[in-house]
Amino acid sequence: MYHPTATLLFNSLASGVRLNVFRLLVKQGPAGMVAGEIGAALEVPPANLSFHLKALTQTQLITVTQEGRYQRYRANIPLMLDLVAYLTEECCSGNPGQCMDIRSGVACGEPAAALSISNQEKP
Amino acid sequence: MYHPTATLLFNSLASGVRLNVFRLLVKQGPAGMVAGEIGAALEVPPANLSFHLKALTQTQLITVTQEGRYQRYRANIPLMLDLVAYLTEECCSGNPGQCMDIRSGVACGEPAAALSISNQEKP
DNA sequence: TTAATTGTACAACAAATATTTAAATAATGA
DNA sequence: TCATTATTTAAATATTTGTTGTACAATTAA
Repeated sequence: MYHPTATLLFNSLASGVRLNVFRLLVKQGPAGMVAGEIGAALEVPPANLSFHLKALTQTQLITVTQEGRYQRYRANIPLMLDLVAYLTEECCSGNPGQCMDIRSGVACGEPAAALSISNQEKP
Repeated sequence: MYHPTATLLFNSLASGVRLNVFRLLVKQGPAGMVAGEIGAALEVPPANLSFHLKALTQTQLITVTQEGRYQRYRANIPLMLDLVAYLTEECCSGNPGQCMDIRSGVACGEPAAALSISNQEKP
């Protein structure tokens, strides 16, 4: 990922409102939510929400599709994961083993439990 | 992770200078770097670098220890991973299977292979 | 002690960002 | 067509942020 892109993406997530919106959409998955539902869930006034939705859309962290008079928003999960990869790549100069001992549990798109399963045992 | 904390952390990473500093320190791992080395590597004037190092230190994304007249900085990897977990948790309402098909490869501090093992077949 | 090095604190200016209110646009259904 | 609902746009204001220059504190070594 290009550095200025990553900066813009982190900037998108640096606002309390936008972070709440994005996490809500991540939780919804492919179903997404229309603007009104998001506003109701997070108690953000329409105009303010629109401002932040526009910002998130411009960075492509969320996508929007029209449904009649509604605008449906969805999280761009692959982009989120690219950003995470950019942040964490080359950990300890490509020797992540140096870092492993200080990591307890990590959720990277799934509950931490599911990951620890893959690290400990398989059902 | 507490929401305001996550906002502060993303804010820390939303500056180009700070993102470069943090990624550089992630790359260095436990060895860390002293302020002068960071400034030389990234070509940031001392006063400006100090400003951003302080911001990163206050959010605990990096730690600082004194070594004689030098200040050695290190990335706080566990906190970084907590933040990643906060961003990505509850993906698709805890049914990450819905998202898996759009995820190609993920570097989350460890090889993507370990993650895909837990995702490919789920009971 | 004196001088050199390293890094931080503070002040000042420039620039960007968030929020609210009010008005505008667009789709729906009686 | 007209009223209603959903959402965006625009304008105004308040708040925050980034950068630079200068001065200062602490450490090291001659």
